[in-house]
Amino acid sequence: MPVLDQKALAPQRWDNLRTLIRERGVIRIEDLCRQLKVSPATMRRDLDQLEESGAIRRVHGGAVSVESRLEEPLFADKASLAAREKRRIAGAALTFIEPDDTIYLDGGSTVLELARLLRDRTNLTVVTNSLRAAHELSGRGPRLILIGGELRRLSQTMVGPLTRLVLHELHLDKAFMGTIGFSAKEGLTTTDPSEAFTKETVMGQARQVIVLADSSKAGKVSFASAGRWNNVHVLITDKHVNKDLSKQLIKKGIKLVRA
Amino acid sequence: MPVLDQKALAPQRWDNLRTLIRERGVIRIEDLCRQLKVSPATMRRDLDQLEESGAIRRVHGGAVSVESRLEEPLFADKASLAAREKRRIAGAALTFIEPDDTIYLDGGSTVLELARLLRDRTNLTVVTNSLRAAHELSGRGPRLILIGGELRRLSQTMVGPLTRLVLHELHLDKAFMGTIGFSAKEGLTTTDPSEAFTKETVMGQARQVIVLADSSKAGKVSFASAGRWNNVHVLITDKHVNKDLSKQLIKKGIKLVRA
DNA sequence: TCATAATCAATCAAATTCATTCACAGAGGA
DNA sequence: TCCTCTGTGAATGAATTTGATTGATTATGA
Repeated sequence: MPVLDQKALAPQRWDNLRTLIRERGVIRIEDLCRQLKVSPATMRRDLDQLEESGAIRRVHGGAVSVESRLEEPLFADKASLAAREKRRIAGAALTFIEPDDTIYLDGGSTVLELARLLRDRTNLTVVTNSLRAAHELSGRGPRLILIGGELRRLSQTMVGPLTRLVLHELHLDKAFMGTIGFSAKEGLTTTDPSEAFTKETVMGQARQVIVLADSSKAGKVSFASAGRWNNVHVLITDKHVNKDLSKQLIKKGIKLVRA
Repeated sequence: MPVLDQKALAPQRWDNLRTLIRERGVIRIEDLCRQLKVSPATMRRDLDQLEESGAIRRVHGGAVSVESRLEEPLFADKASLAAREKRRIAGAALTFIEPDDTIYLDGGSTVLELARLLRDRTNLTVVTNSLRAAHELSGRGPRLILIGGELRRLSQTMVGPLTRLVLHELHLDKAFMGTIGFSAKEGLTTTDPSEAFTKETVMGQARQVIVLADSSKAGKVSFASAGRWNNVHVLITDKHVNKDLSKQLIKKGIKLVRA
C-alpha cells in the first residue's frame, strides 16, 4: 500500500479505504486515520458512506469487510442487542404454562429461551418444529414431539406442506410463536412462505396463540404474511414498544404483556 | 493468527474464539482469557453472544463447540467401542448411494457415521427420524427432511404412530437401517415397540432396504420385532460375522457385504 | 446430605469510541 | 468582491465497551 504524502481527494480515499479493509479483513479507525492522514471525524464519515453502499460493516472501534469470515450477520448482532429482553419475555411466557399442557414452540431465539426454561419440567408435552428447541430438550425435560417437514437451514426449523400432517393430528393448548416482524396493520410477517405456511397451520390448530417478540420487531413488515391478529390472543413484548402500537393492538382484542 | 499487541476488535476476538473452541472441543474460560487477553467478564459476554448465534454452547466453567457432542457420554462410549468397524461399514454403504437419490437414515451409531460422510453431498435428499443425523447435517449438506413423531430419548429418534404420516407421503429410493440385533430366524429386533413400528413402516416404504450392523449385533434377539428378512435387500456388516449365519442369510436372498 | 470452592450474573466506574454541532477553508458562480 | 456549497477538523456530551466488585448460584467432594 502506497503511503500518501499528499492529501487525497475523497473518491481516491474511498478506493484506498476499500482496499485496505478488504485486505486486512478488519481494521481499527485509529490505524486508518494514520494511513490515510485524515481526522477520525472524517474517517467515520467515510466509513458511514461505505457502509451505506454495503461494501463494509462498521463495528465499535473500526470496520470489517463484508467478505471476511469475521462478518457473521446471521444471528449475532441482532440477538446480542436484545438477549436480555428475550430472556425476560420468555420468563413472562412461563406464567401461561399450566401442568399437563400441550404446548407448541415455534422457531426463533426468543422462543428458544422459553425452551431453555422448560428443561426441568416433565408434566408437559412440547410440540415443536424447531431443531434448536428440540436439541435443547433432547436430553431431559418434557415429552417432546417433533413435527416433520423439510429443514430450512437458515432458521433451523421444519417447514412446508409436510408439517401439516402431524399438526392436524394434534391438539395444542397453547402455541408460543416467534416472528420476524409485527405491525398493527399487517399482523405477523416472516421472510419465507414455507415458514409462514407452517406458522398459520399451527395458529389454526391451537386453542391459545401467544406471540413472543421483542420491541425490535415492532413495526417491521417482512415478505410473507404469517398470521393476522384475530388469530392471536396474547403478545408478550418488552417495555420499549411504541405506545401508539400498543393501543391499536389492545383495541384489536390482543392481551398485551410488557415483560 | 496475527500477533498484535494492539487491542483486538470484538469481531476479531469472536473469530479467534470460534476457532479455538472448534479446535479444542471444550475449553475453560480461564484459558480463553489468557489466550485472548481479556477479563473473565468480557469473555463471558463474548461467549453469551456466540451462544446466541449458535456457534458454541456454554457450560459451567467454559464452552463447548456445537459439533463435539460431549453431552451424551452414554452414546459416546458406545460409538467408540466399534468405531472403526462402524466407519468401514458406513463407507461401504456410500457405494449404494447414487446422485439425486432420496435416502432414509435410521437411528443408531453406524448409520450416524454414514450421515457424517454425506455432509458435502448436495445432490441428495435425506429423510430421517434421527435427531443426531439431522444435527450432523443441519449446517450444510443434502436436502433434509425430518419425519415427525415422539422423541425417544434413549435413541434420540422420532418414533411411534405419528411417524407414519410423513413417511406415507414420501418415496424412498434406499433406506439405511440400524438395529439392536439380527438373527437368521427372528430377523431384525429392537428394544422398543414404537421404534420397531417406525422401522417397519420405513421398510415397507423403501424400494431398497440396506441394513448396517456390525458383527456384535449378530445373533442378538431383542424384545420387539422390527422387520423380517424378506423385506431386507442388503446387509452390510464386518468380516467377523459368523460363516454359518452368512450362508443362511445368503440363502434367504440377502446380498451380504463384509466391509 | 452438607460444606467448600469455583463460577456466574449484575452492577458500577473508567476508558474508549461515537455522533453531533460548530467553525473554518477553499472552490466555483454571480 | 461576495456568497454559497462542500469537505474538513475540533469540541462536546452521549453511548458503548471493558474490567473490577459484589452477592448469588452452581459444581464437587467428603
